[in-house]
Amino acid sequence: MARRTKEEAQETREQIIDAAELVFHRKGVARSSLNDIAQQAGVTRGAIYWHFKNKQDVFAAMLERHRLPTEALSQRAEDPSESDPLGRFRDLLISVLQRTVRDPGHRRVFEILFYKCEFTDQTAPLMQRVQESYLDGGAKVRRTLGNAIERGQLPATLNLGRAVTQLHVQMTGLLYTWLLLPGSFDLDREAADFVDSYIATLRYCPTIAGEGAHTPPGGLDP
Amino acid sequence: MARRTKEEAQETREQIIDAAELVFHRKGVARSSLNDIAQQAGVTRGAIYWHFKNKQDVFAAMLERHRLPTEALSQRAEDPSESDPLGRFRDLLISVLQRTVRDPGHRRVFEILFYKCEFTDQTAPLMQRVQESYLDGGAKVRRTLGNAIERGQLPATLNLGRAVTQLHVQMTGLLYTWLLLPGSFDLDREAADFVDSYIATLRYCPTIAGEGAHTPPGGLDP
DNA sequence: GTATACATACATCCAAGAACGTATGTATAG
DNA sequence: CTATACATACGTTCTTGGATGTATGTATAC
Repeated sequence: MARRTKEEAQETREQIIDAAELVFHRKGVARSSLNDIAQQAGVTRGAIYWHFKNKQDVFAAMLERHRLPTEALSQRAEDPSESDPLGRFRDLLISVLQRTVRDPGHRRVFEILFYKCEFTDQTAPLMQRVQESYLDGGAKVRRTLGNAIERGQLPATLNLGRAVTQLHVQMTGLLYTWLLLPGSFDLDREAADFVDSYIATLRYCPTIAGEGAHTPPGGLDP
Repeated sequence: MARRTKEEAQETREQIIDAAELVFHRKGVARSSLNDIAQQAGVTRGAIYWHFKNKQDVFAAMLERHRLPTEALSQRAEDPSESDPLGRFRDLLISVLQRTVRDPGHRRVFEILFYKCEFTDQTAPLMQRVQESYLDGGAKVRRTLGNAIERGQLPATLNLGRAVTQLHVQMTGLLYTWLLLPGSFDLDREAADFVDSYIATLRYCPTIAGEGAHTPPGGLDP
């Protein structure tokens, strides 16, 4: 085998990333050798070194390929002209959760990120990428919740910072917990309930919604 | 150097675990060699192989040393004769969060578990250990919440299974998120607020507290 | 009390394999 | 013809597990 067309070369690159995803998921990133990935992809290490600098570069490419479709989703919710921003937001959150359950590739990448890779000084740029992803997401969420307040869907006294933090907590916690023990609850079926529970917290929990706003009759403190 | 007393040997063992904790945290578990750990501990690899079977055994010992004090804490809350089980429970949760912020060793172990180790088929027993830890914790929480219902501190209609899941989600999410971006919020100061927010959810959120119980005047659905 | 016998607690040394990065070969697309 | 898209071959570096050496603690016999 030798030189192929540009399209075929691009295909090879994708195959390598596919293979890396499978091998990383099976053996963990550290214990996966480039030879393992090459074998899984049906090429030799030479091909990998042609397309990528090293294993970390393959890993980064895998994350990048996964990040783009996810970020595209979040664009819809933060449109200021959307008349039901909270509804769009709710749909988005539910779809992320259900997609993780239903799409094996999506799920694999999350499992790799949570359980099958190590972030160290060596992989600092990757850690930064994940952190930026969190911060970017936080900014988007902040805008979306701001729109929801404008439309009267959330109390004006909402503690935005805490609402964003609590969203990260809830989504990260849900995915981490379910991926650890997929049998402990039915995430696909209960996704909407968990999201609605979060939204209810934004409206009625005094430490997030703001003191005095919409407090239920019984009071909230012990 | 040669044979030392039993006490000194035990000290050496602890030093090795201390060293492993530091090295694992600095380089990640996979990239840490037994030589790295030995150097950090001021011994040779021979000493490590005397006390432990291999690197994974060191890792397991590190987790074990960390698990015991944490489990001891949770015993207090689930005593049926406790008159304020929910209060004890609240104290426990807050202390776990604040301990993670304040105790560097505690924090290091969590950071290693979340970000600096890989769970694979190879390390299946460790993964199982973590899973069992979750399940055991869930059972304890279930008993504690049951006591709180007995005492009228939580609604009798409480969906216990979801309450336990939501607790795992909340605590795991909080620790994971804060350890990823310690600057994004002040966990030490806000720990009580987050815990109270969770408890409020148990009381007033219809998808967890049970339909119809304590629903605030505005209703909860969009 | 002390000599003996053995277990303990390491240090040192060695052989083997794995994985990496690079250098080089090669056939084909452009 | 030349750059491309790989395959192949090679040398080097780490790490591991175990084998071996050794000096001391400790229990027992006398």
